[in-house]
Amino acid sequence: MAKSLNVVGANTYQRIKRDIIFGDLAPGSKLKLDGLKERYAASMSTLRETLNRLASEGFVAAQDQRGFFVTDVSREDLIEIANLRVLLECHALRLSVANGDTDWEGNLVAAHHKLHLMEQRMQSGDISGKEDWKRYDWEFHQALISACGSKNLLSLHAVLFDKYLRYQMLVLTYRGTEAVLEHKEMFEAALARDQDAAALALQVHVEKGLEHTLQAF
Amino acid sequence: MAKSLNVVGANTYQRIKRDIIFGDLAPGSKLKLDGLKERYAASMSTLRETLNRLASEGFVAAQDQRGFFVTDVSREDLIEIANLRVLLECHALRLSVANGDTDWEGNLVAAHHKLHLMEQRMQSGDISGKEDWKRYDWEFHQALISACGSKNLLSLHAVLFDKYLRYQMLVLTYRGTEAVLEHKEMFEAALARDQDAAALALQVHVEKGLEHTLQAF
DNA sequence: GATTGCAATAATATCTGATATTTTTATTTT
DNA sequence: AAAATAAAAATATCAGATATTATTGCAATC
Repeated sequence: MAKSLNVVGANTYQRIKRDIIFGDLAPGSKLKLDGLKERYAASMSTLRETLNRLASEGFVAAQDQRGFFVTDVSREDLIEIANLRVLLECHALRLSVANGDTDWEGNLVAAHHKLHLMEQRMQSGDISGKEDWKRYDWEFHQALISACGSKNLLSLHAVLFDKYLRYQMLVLTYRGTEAVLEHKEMFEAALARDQDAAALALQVHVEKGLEHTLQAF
Repeated sequence: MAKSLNVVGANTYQRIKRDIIFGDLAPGSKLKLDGLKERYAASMSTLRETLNRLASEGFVAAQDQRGFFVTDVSREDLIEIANLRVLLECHALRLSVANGDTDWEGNLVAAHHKLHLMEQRMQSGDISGKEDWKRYDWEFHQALISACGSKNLLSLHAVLFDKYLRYQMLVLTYRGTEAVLEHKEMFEAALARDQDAAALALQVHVEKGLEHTLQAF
């Protein structure tokens, strides 16, 4: 997981990653050290550390003597990411539903509530808060699986989620009503401790999202 | 995946990772920059890049202003790793068995053959070649799932495999005959294109290995 | 006009060394 | 022995240097 690590390093890490996910750094584009140095006000050493980290996570690709590039996107990659997300997140969800305690429930209720509020705002066409929406969506999905009991699983999932998110941000269209209902379904199934229903709802949710994103790609 | 990237960097990356996996750098031990500088004959910059990468993969832990440590081991972590490996590798195996072509089969036969030769040598108590055995074991498992069609899946699996391997190397006892049979079972089920049987054999293989390793832990 | 060859330029990978800040260790005081 | 403080070590970050490798631009050739 992203540690705070050190002030400058952690900061540039988060900012570059954010810029990749939100498309401010376009897929495939070259990451020139000098350019980044200016843009993020960090030294070359710090930048290279950051880029190595992002390369290891797959947001950046390092080429043998040619520096760093924003990882490219493709339909195949998107499909792989979505499938892996289904595999890991459904698995985690089942475990979480089976093990979650009262705190987990409380946290989940809160997360869903906040997401729901945001969704209502988005439905009225106001796409300005996409960054906030992203955060609430993430927190909701995170809340769902947080009781799975495997740190390793959660950390793998976090990376996948962000990769998937990048594709969503790329096409920049909001799926609206459907997604809202799907979230509600997952939420209710989880609270009812119905593993199968919850996992199924999640699978449908991701797969519908995949279709939608593929279409706009 | 491990790119060749650049000469010095890629080299130190591989050597440090190897030393962690094979226990030459003990779990929890401090990774002092000065020490590493001598040991791996690389500059601080290069080392920090390497350590950041390894931290991102989870072989190293970075603490806020206190440097880097070899990631600690624990029973819980081992169990998590094994479970994730089952989840990912079984999934990949099914896909691979479904999609594998003639080349895949050929490669698999070769990999199994080489592994089997090595296993016979190991069974006579000769543990000296553990590094080679490790490689053949890796190549066999890799060959099994190589036709799964998902680069993302393969690359996640590779990291998990190495983490699991570290625990095996830590306890340093070879499971012998049983594992040989399990490998054979997987191999034959895969060739027979029996997804269920192959996945089951793999699951048993990993879970037996987990028990064995836990016992010796 | 397109292609090859080569020089000029730019960029990368790596190293050394410096500084401010923070940890750790050692020493002294209570 | 515990707390406070001083000294030493280590980290995070930066700037700048060098060798090597890519890229670009232009001339020579076909």
